[in-house]
Amino acid sequence: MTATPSSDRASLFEAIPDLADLPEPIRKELSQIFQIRKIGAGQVVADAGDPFDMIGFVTDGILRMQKTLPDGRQHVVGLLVTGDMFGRVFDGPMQFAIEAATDTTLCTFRRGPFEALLARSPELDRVILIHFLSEIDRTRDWMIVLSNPRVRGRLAGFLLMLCTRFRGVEQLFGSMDGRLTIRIPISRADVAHLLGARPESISRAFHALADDGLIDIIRPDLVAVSSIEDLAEEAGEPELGELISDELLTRPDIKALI
Amino acid sequence: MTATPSSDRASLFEAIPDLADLPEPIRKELSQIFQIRKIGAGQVVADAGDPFDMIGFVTDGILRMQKTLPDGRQHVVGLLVTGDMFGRVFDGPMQFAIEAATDTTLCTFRRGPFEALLARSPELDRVILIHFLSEIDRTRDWMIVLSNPRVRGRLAGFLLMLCTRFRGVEQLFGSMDGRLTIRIPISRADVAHLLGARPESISRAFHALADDGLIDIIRPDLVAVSSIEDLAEEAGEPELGELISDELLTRPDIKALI
DNA sequence: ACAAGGCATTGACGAGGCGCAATGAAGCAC
DNA sequence: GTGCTTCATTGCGCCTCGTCAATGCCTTGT
Repeated sequence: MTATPSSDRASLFEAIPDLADLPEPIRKELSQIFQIRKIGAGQVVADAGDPFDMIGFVTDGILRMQKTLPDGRQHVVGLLVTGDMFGRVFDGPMQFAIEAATDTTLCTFRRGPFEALLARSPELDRVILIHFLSEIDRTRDWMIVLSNPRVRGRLAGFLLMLCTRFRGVEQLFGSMDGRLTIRIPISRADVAHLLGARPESISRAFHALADDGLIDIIRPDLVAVSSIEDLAEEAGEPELGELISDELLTRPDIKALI
Repeated sequence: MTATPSSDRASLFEAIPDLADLPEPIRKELSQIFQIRKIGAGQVVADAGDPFDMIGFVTDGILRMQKTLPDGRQHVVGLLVTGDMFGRVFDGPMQFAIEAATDTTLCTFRRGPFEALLARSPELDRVILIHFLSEIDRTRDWMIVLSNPRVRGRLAGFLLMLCTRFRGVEQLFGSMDGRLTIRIPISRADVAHLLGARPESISRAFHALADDGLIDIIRPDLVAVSSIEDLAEEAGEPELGELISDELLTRPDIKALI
């Protein structure tokens, strides 16, 4: 076990505020047993079915969670961004593969020491528990987006999810000419799989939203949102639009992407 | 706090095997603080946004988790059956409403005492943690079903979910003339919302599957599955069919419904 | 019994999305 | 640079599914 540079230690607690709130002794123990891993875009962190003896936190970058179908295609079931956790504590193997969508920095723990620490620290245990609860809610939010009967509506919901869920993640989110910009961290094909559609339909839906003035497609992976409210309307969640709009457009810390 | 009849106590541990595996002192403490609630079909157990000061386990019956959309429609995001847990520990309000789909028996704990017990018992804590992990995986499985581009495929996946997920729940599952029968615990409209389609499309998809000989529609809420493998094929998960088929058809304890 | 309401089903029609194929556009190896 | 690969986009035919409407069944209340 090599010594952990203090800069790396800081990055863990910066990236995961919940952990930063823990008492100092726990933080110290955590920082003694974690390791930093740098992952290049496209690299596989864990395969479905792996015993995968790790617990990981994302400190920078974006990863895909995906299921490999019998015919070899990959099916995205979610994204991991800064602050997210992955891996399994106590029980079985991974159900889904994890692959880096961008260059990524992970903070990993070996399962044994981490579980031992969990057992000693009710505070840490509680943080982890609450984390999983939020994860369940988020996944159900995905379900609601997916259950929109129209591709346009699902895409609008997807963009809104990126706004709310990935708010504050620089790589995904910024502003431009006073409008929000969203970075789409996965390919059209992956969006299509995620939203239950074909890449062609997704492409058409993007341009349909653009033609109607709801978004501007700056690059295939970068869109500017002209009207969050209209987007929310399109997604079938009109109340969400005002919420996001009110909260985000007043934030001073949103920086331009590009 | 009234004394808990021993029959009720037994039902809790019968319904939730994970809890039965706990050490006797914990089981005793649990049984001292829980209450049995009988809920009639259609009754609301909790509304979204409620503080809802309860943790609940389902000992009998089926409940819907649903989100109320601004226009008043209800959107089903999942089902709860015997053995399932609901409610939030430690943090915020309910994100989704819970409503009984059939007459239901719940076993509930007040949040305070339950959390206190959680804090005292790492074993219980671990059971709950693992429970949430499986819940996340199940919700992601729903996502995969929902991301099937065709209504027929989504419906096939839905039926398979009922087979795997609700295996062993008498009310949902049985056999008839040597074939599996599945009870569909929600209306066509609810299935439609859940699967991102219209009730008419769901109805047509049911009868399309029936015309192709994959299922028989005995009643609107009861179907017999002729070929699990074909159903899995239709759902795009051919490997799942053999798994279920092998495991279920050999079980002696599957009883006929109706 | 009768009416009334809810739900499943069926029909007809048209928009929307899939499938295939072709064309651009961008990155990478050499 | 050239060729190659990967990805996004566009066109077009066909099938699916959303939409509106009507029918029938079952349950409930009176």
